[in-house]
Formats: sequence, C-alpha cells, structure tokens
Amino acid sequence: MAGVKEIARRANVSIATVDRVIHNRTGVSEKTKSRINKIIDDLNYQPNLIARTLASRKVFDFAVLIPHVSDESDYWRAPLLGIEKAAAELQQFRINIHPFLFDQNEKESFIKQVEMVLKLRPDGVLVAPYFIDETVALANHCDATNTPYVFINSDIPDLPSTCYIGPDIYQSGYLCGELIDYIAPDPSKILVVNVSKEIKAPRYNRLLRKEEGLRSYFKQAGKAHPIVKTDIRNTTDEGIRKSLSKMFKDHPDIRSVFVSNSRVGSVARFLEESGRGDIFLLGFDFLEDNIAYLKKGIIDFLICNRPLEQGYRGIMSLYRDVVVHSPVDSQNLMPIDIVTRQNCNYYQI
Amino acid sequence: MAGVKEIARRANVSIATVDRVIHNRTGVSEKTKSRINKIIDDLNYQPNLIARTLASRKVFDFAVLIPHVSDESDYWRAPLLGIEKAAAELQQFRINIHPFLFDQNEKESFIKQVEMVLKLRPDGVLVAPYFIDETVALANHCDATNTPYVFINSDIPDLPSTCYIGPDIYQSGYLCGELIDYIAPDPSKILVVNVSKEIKAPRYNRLLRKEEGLRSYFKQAGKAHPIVKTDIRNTTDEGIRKSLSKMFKDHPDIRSVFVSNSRVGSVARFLEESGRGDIFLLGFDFLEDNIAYLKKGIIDFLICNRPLEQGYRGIMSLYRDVVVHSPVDSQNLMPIDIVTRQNCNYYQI
DNA sequence: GCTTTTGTCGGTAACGTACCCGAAAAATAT
DNA sequence: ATATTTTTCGGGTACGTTACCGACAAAAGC
Repeated sequence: MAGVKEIARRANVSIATVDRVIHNRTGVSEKTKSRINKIIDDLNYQPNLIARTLASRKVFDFAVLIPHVSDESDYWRAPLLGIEKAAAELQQFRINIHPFLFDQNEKESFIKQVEMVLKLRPDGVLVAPYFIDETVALANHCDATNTPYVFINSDIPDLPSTCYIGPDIYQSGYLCGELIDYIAPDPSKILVVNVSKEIKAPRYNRLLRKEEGLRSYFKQAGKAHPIVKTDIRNTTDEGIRKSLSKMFKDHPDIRSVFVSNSRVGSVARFLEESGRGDIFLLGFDFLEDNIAYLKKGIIDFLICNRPLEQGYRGIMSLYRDVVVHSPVDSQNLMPIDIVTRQNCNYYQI
Repeated sequence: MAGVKEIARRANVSIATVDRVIHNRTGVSEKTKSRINKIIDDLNYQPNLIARTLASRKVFDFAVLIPHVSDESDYWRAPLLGIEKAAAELQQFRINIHPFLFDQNEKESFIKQVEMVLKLRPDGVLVAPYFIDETVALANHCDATNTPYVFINSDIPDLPSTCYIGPDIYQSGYLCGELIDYIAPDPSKILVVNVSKEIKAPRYNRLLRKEEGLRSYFKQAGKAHPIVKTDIRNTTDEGIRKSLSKMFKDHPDIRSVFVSNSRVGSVARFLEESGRGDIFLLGFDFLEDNIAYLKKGIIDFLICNRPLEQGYRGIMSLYRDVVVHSPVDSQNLMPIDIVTRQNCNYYQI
C-alpha cells in the first residue's frame, strides 16, 4: 500500500505538497498538481484512515433530531439505542453525537430544537422529518452551509438529502393489503385507523402513505373489499374507544382492522374489551404493548422495520459521507418484517 | 482522554515502562507494576485503538473454513458475502481474511483444508462445523495454541469456542411446528423430509435438531398430529422424486411437509409436478430456487436467518476478541425470520 | 578483586497523515 | 536596477502508541 511518501518521491516533491493537492488546497501550481494527481490515479492511492484520524485534530459533531421517548412515542427508544451504539463505536474516531429531542406533537418544540442544531453548526444532521415545512427550512440551511443531512423513518424525496434510512412506507401499506387479502378474502369489510394529533399533508404523511399503499393493493388486485376509515385526533385510549365504538356501530360487518402506526396496541385493547378479539388486526412496530396483544392473539400481525438498525445506519451513513468520503446510497430501504405470535420471541429490533 | 503519557507522568516512570505493564511483558518490578496498574484503573484508561493500529506492525490473519458455493450449497454464497464485507471494512486495520472452502459432502476435503489452516497459523478461525470429530480436532489445536475460534451456522456447545453465530436451530424447528399447527390444525398428517448425504450424529446434526424441535412443539402443545419422516441420502432431484413418491403412496393423507434444510425447492418441484401444490410446505433459506416456488405458492413459508449478517458478525466477533480485546457474547443467536410470498420482495439476507 | 548475568528502566524511531511556519522562487511594483 | 508582493514549495512537528536498543544498577559467578 503506497502512501503520500511514495507519491512525493515519484513526483519529486515534498509530502506537504502532495498533501496540498490531496485536500485540494491552494499553493500548488497547475503543472505539479496535475503531475501529482496522475501519480495518485496510477497508484490508486487510498488514504490510510487510521493515520488520518490520528493526525487530524478535527472533531466531528453530528446532530440527531428525533422525537423524545414517551408512552406515545415509545417507538423512538430503539432508534436512539442504535444511534448510541454507533456513537460508542465512533467515539474513537473523534465523532460526537448530539441528540436534540422534540415532542412529535408540538411543532414549536421542533422549531426550538432546530435552532439549537443550527447554533451547534454540526458536520452532519440526522433528522426524522415530522414537520415538513420546518424540516425543509432546516434542509435549506444545511444545503447553504454544505452540511449533509440524512432522513430517518420517513422521507422527503425532492430534497437533496444525503440519504433516506427507513422502510418504503407505501410498500409496507401495500404488504398489509396483501396480508389482509390472504387472511380475510373478498369481500370482507376493512377498517383503516389513523391515530395521530396531526393528520394532513397527504404527500408526506406516513399514515396516509400507508393507507394509499393498502388501497392500491386492492385496486391492483381487482378486489372489492369495502374500506371504511376513521382519523382519530384524540389519541388517548378514551378517544380511541369512543371513535371505534361509533365505527363498529355504523359498520358491524368489519372483519379486518388496519392501524397505520404503532398505536395498534390501543386498538387491540378496545377490541379485547368489547369482545371483538376474533377480528383480524394488524399494525406497526415491535413495542411492548403491541407484543403483549400479539401474544394474546388479539393482534395478528405486526409490521416492523428494525428501528435500532435504522438509527445505527443513519449515523454510519453520515460518518461514511463526512469522514470517509465514500459514496452512500441515497436510499437505504429497510426490510419489511412480518412479526407474528410464532416468531416474535426471536425478533431483533 | 488520558493516554500512556499521562500515566507515565503520574507514575513518575517512562512511557516505555507503562507500555510494558499494559502488555504485561517482563521487565517491570512488582512494585512499580502495581503502582502503574492502579493509575490505569483510576484514570479508566482506554487505549487509543487508532494509534495502536497505526503503530503496531502486527498483521492479523483470520482463517475462514466454510463450504464452497455450489448448486447444492448455494446457501453459503451469502455468508461469504458478509465475510467479504467485513474483510473490506477491516482491511485498513491490517486484517487479512483467508477463506478455506471445503466440500460439505467430502470429509476428506475438510480435513485437507484444516491442515492448510493450521499451516497458516492464523490469529483466529471462523468455522462451520459440518464434520464434528474433525472440527473438535481443529478446536483442540486452537485451544493448545490459544487461537480463538468462532462457530458459524451450527454449534458444538461443549467446546470452549469464542462464540457461536447462528440461529437457535432447535427453536427454529419448534417455530415450524407452531406454524404448521397454525395453518393445518390437528390432526393432519405431517411429513418430515431430511435431504442430506450424511445423516447421523443426532446430537449435533442440524437437520435432526430441527426435527427434534418440531416434534417437541407438538408434544408440548399436546397435539396429536401424526408425523412420518423420510431421510433422503440420494440428494439429486431424481432421488428426491423417488423417495417422495413412495411416501405419498404409503401416506396419501399427508397435509403438511417440513423440509429441514434449503432443499425445500426440490421438494416443491416434486409437489408441483405431481399436482400436490395445495399441500402446506415449509423449509429453509432464502435461495433463488426456493423464492421462485414461494412466489408460485408451492412453498408457503421460508425460515431464514440472515446468512450474510452471520458471516459479517462472525468476522467482527473475531476482530473484537483478537484485536480490540473487548468481550464478545458467547452466543449470537440470529433472529428467525418468516419469509412469505408477501414480504419476500423486501427481505434482506 | 574482577567479569558476567539479570532485573529495571528510559530514550526514541517508527506508523501515515495533517498542517504550521518559513524560505525560495517568481511575478509585480517602484 | 531594487523593493515588494505573491506564488510555490519543503522542513519539521504532532497525533498516541509500539517496540527496539541500550543504560545502569544490583546480584551472581569466577
């Protein structure tokens, strides 16, 4: 493995000059620069990352902008663990991870955290884009300062982000359509349940994207399952109970229930309490509450996307882009795992 | 972050002396050694891996002892990819991976490769223990020379290996029992199919361990499914066809077929050709042949264990043990993924 | 008494890269 | 012509660790 020393010897210049063209800094004539570049190409020079990290006094700061972990957003426990795992591995490489946690129901808290992020002037940003307009503003700031940013869990495709880490949301809805069709064939009635304080911006809303995917399956397969839906903005168990009671009163022939996010546990609680345990129920995320109902047989399927792995890969993508300068795939689509009562004991988040 | 320099300053010795006690080499009096060790503890000193790798001229050689990839052992393509992925990442750390590929049906070829491995005098060994006695011999050699070794894909529990990377084989058979019971309830007849040239050594044989797991499910659940079985030692498609024809003639009431390894594709071929596509069929491994029949609906479930990930983790475990000296879990059980027609497009090996 | 061995320790050159500082050379101004 | 600026480059030190070489004493052998 040839290094700068060998390049300098061949080019008949000093190491410092080689170093200058490698980092394309000023102070090298065009002539010698091209001469050195040719030698670099010829030797297929790969800088020694070990030596580089040791010599470089640069410290890298990565900002992480995700919801804080609460009862309602228990999902984010796993990505945070993955982020911490990556942080531990990269600590030796002078990488500091700064988490900025916001309330996924409070736009203001997101805006506030964004301000803190910008004040930090990080070398990379990992962000869960819950609030589209505000995330776009952040992204524009990053683009202006040439700071790479990675989206996790859901995407904003038109932005020139470094990459997206997460599931193909549309496809995961589509998969749920297939599963329902598999278990409860034509023409049983399906209830779609969206539980979220804020349900709008159809283009980028995770929940609505999944619903789209679900519906598109039945359209493409030419199936005539009737689909009814309810958007529940009062996200307490009481609010869910109330809303679902009404739905089942209006539609007693519902055979399957699709919950577009991790709140499927609360829906399961309602179904159990109202003696509807035999209804086919599926939803998202490997959370304690959900697993309990999965084991009881109230929930039939959980769709999961390895959230810990997402957090880990998110940080690693930033690292590869910022530090290693190796190309990263702009899409890092996670597998869509089907977790059932049978295999849930062996699932790894 | 304090380093050797700081330790030396506090102990009032040179860094050379500190280095000697860190690597517990000779040449340090007990008194100063304990003094330095105390300071090391107090400071919670963590050696800088970057600097260590740069300064150390040591090159590490890891031997990988797995079956070569063939039509019959297509499974091993993925672990090899994972191993190569790890090799690429660790190349910067002066780690060389040496694959030694053997024929899983030829004990002699395994013995020959073991000899080559021993000649290399590697710093670590990753081995798929297909031949138990011969693997034990290798392990004894390793123990004698203090060379760590990792088992991949299947385990030999009594040996003091560094760790095992792979599924809980017994549990994956148990899971299959649950799945069969779920789809084809009591008391439908089940056929167990073992396809392998060598079927013995019940204690460590993957196939028989899975069969045990399957049977134990029905025993524990108190189900009365009749189970018949066939061991197919002529592993050609023709041999499989012949054996299964006989089984189905003797037992026309078979409702489910469990194939204990990746040869489920060949079984599917037989079922399709003999017009038995409606029989519930499940087996192992995400291989092209199998996926094709999964999509056709001949195979109902494939059980997979992220073989690429296994190879990757195997090498990484060796690295952590040998180079980083960080503790590694003695068991690294992979998740037991259920792959169906619905989610197979999104599976990542 | 001497030499030789053994036990302790310090000094220091690497490892491959980053980057500061100052010098030489070239270009421009006076 | 000289003085001044600008461009171009090399020397050298640092990063934190490894590991070799040798210094110096005390202990052992003659």
